[in-house]
Amino acid sequence: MEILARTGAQIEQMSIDEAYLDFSAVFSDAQNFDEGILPDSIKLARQIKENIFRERRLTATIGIASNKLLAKLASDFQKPDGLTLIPDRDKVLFLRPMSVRAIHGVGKVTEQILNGAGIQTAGDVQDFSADLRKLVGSFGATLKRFAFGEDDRVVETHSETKSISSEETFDRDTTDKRLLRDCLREQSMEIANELKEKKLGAHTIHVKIRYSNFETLTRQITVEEPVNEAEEIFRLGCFLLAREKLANRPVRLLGAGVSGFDEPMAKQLHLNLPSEKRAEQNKFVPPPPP
DNA sequence: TCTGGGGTCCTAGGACCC
DNA sequence: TCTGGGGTCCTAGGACCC
Repeated sequence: MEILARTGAQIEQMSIDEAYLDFSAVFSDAQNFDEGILPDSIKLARQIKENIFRERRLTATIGIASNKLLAKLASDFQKPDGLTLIPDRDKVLFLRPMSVRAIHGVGKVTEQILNGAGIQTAGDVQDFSADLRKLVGSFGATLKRFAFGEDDRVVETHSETKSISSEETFDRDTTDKRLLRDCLREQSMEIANELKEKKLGAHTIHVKIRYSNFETLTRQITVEEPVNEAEEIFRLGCFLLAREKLANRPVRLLGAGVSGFDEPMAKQLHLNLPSEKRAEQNKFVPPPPP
């Protein structure tokens, strides 16, 4: 990521080892993608791969195209140590033979649905004249555009956190209340630390339970006042588990999480309230620790 | 494949309000 | 007293991505 940052591109980091780079500002004088940007991007991509290898002894795979969807497909095309580009004029043909599963947003379930309607490839989606929404709901319009290589998703350089969570799968299913409590306490601390790091408070707390048959349940509660203390998250988590006796069967996985973060402005207002008033505002009275 | 962990987004029902 | 329509919020589950 450090090496990528030196390119001056707009960067959206997708995971620990993957990112989208937007060079349109770097190549702002270029007229169109195929003639203007593509040739220079190839030089740049080679340079990046060289730098990564020289400085970290790691190979990298790069896909170059005019949008995220195509760049990702290009990068999947040849791994490891690949460099693939998709000229804009070739995108429709490039996509035609690809399995629908390769299209961003099509997973196992959607693939089955599409296959059931006789749609196997992106080309089949291109040619499908009936209403895709009957098959995949609101994803229909996007799926159609993706199949033609059209994608207007922008490279987001900073996206705000929407949720924070922690979960753990046990070595063996457990009914040990002590173990579960300790686990939840630890997760609450991790979450609280991250909340404080990011200067956030959360209105919604959830717990997640998975049983030995993989059945997975979530329970959540929304509170008036944002929380960021481990003790509070732990207490609400215990409350949710106890309320519906979720831990009365052997548990394989336990998780906790928070969401519904406060707007920075609203948070300041809350913090500035006198403490008695704050207590009054809190409709939900947390139960005592178990 | 007998299934880890951290996320985002969508859907659908119900409560509640006007 | 019953009922229409629209909107928001909360909850739960699930598909999908990396």
